[in-house]
Amino acid sequence: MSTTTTDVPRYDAFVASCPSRRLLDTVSDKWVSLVLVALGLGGRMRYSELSSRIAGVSQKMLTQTLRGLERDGLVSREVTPSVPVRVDYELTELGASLFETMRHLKHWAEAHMDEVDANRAAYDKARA
Amino acid sequence: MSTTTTDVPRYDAFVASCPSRRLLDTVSDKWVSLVLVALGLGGRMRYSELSSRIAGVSQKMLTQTLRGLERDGLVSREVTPSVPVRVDYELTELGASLFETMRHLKHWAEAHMDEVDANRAAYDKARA
DNA sequence: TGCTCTACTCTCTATTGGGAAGTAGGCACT
DNA sequence: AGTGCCTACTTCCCAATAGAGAGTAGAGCA
Repeated sequence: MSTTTTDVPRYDAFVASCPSRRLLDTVSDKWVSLVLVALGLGGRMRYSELSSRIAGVSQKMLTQTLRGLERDGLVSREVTPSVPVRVDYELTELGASLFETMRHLKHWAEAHMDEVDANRAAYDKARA
Repeated sequence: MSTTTTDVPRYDAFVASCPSRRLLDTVSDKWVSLVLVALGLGGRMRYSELSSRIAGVSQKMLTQTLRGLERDGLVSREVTPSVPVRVDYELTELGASLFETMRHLKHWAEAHMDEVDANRAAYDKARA
């Protein structure tokens, strides 16, 4: 008996209707990667700490991103009913499993910025 | 003399005004990752091959994505003036340097789809 | 009474995504 | 000569989304 491809219902993001396509979409987001990297590097963090670490993020986008990540089980949210309220966020194990990839992505952008800039300049100059 | 932090002008995507923030944004895109993975796995490819490999992508988005990647120097574009025209795309060295990360990202989405689905169901059920 | 704090939540506008239809340019068939 | 067909785009339009900024809640403190 041969192990055919029908054994396991596999996900494939190349297929339009595959749920993993949508997951790839939600995960391919600037704010998602920044939040995951921030939490991965800094550990447990308050909302306000994240807000200042990820400069320029609006409160709306930060909240929205955190909600999504919490729903997907990538981060955990813990409320301490002090006054004023204190809310801490932390990567779950699932979130941690994506951390390295996201760190690579962020690092790649920082490491190849100059090269990309040069390429853009050359491209634009060529068809100016 | 100590090596102070002023030695090299570093990029940091956590800083809002840093160019690498915008690069991270353009690279954090569903279509970008799918194109990079497709080209990384399949090597040199025609427009139409990419189009069918990445099911569901509109011609507009595919062209737009490829243009951006070409401008940034991640893919090369070669036109063969046959009839009808033939256009081939291929990863550059720079593009190849991002391939592994993107493959991880796509693979992560496919591998953890079930877990994420379960988390979502639990989350939604908890506050239904 | 009203000011402060954190962590949201709402409102409004600019940008984007995607479908569908149109374009270019040349061979091939009638 | 004209019509059709091929690939690889390009343009138009509309609905959906992103994002900034202002507003809210609730409790302690002056």
